[in-house]
Amino acid sequence: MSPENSRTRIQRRNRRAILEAALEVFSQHGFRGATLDQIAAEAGLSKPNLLYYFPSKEAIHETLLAGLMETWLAPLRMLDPAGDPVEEILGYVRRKLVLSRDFPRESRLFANEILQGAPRIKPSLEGELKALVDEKAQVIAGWAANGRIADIDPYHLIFSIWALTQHYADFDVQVRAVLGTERGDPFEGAERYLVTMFTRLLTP
Amino acid sequence: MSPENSRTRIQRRNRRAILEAALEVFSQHGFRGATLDQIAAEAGLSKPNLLYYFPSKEAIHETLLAGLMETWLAPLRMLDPAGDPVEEILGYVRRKLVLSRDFPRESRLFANEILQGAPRIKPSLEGELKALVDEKAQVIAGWAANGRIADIDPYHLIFSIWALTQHYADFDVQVRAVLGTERGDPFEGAERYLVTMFTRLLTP
DNA sequence: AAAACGTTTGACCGGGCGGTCAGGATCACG
DNA sequence: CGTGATCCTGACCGCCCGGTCAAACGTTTT
Repeated sequence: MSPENSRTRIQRRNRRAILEAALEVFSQHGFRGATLDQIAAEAGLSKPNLLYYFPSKEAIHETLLAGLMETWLAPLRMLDPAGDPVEEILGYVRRKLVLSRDFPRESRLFANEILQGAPRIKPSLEGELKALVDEKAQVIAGWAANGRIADIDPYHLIFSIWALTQHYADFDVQVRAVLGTERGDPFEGAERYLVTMFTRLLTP
Repeated sequence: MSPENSRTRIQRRNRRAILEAALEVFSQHGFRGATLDQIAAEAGLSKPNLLYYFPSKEAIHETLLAGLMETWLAPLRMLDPAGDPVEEILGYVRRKLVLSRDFPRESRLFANEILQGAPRIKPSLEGELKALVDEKAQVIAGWAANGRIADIDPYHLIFSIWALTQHYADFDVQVRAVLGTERGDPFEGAERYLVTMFTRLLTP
């Protein structure tokens, strides 16, 4: 019996509402800047009721981060060593950009955690994340060595994909302020630009 | 008589210490997550003494942001329409990367403000920043139209320079966690990578 | 219907928050 | 040295923070 099944309807509904509200607040103000009252108000619950579902502020934050890490790694996991090198990397770029467009709050939550020195997920970064990046970096290095893509540092290539895609979620306000209202959806322009950029960079 | 001259030695020393300490604390925890006690302790002053030099927490934060905006825009201002296009853009990339390496706390302070929706500097973004980017984007668009650089969206080109350089300051912890301790200084690798990337992207 | 269980709340707690204030210490300068 | 301006501090304020608890309210089960 999964923990999801062992909960009543009400529990599922309220836990969802709390995590949704907490995501909104934590992603905007960071852990210390967020307050339980704010989260409770956003979720439409009283503060004591909120603490009936989660034992502490920490616990809510940890639950959010834990769920996030997998979503975060998934697009890189899908990079297929057997696929066409340029298309595989472009696919990864597109998947990350879609994540930024559809889950900007999750991206900002993650950014906040890293900005604060990653006190709660440093082990994950040095463990899971590093392992996965090491693995995929070797795949990319192999492609470069075989001349199937241009010669490039695979680690910084991956960093640049993170930086470029997350920028459109984390710095959304700035991007929109600079582009103004007319110049169309930032994400459409971003996709065209990124495909062009990485194609020129990688094509041997 | 400038305000700098109208202050005593002690005032200059203590205001410096406060702003330095506040930069440390605000850049790590954001505005709401930072506390005056923390800043006072970091600066080696008592809290009431801190409030003798600045009227409020807000005022300290505003002073930091105001000083920051100019430093931030300067590297783009220096982009010379009369220079060699590729070299001009590479120079801009290098200047921004140096800023990330030498002033990571300033970069994180800025990132925190944007993440929170830029409540205090939105006017600056829509005014000064937008104006400067519009101006330089036209310069770059001109270069592209004349075939002196490859055809590219100038706005997203500028965004990509911001994203890539700031990433190494803002996400420093993550970059170092992935690279491990041996693989050398991230910033040296970053410079080589970015020069290669933008050269391939821009050379017609 | 009533026992049993799950859910919600108002009142409350100690502590830390941003900020104030009266007065004491220290300094620059005649 | 004196004295006025500048600098600094301990004690304090009202408020909001994360969290607790007993009691009341709903719902489900028997």
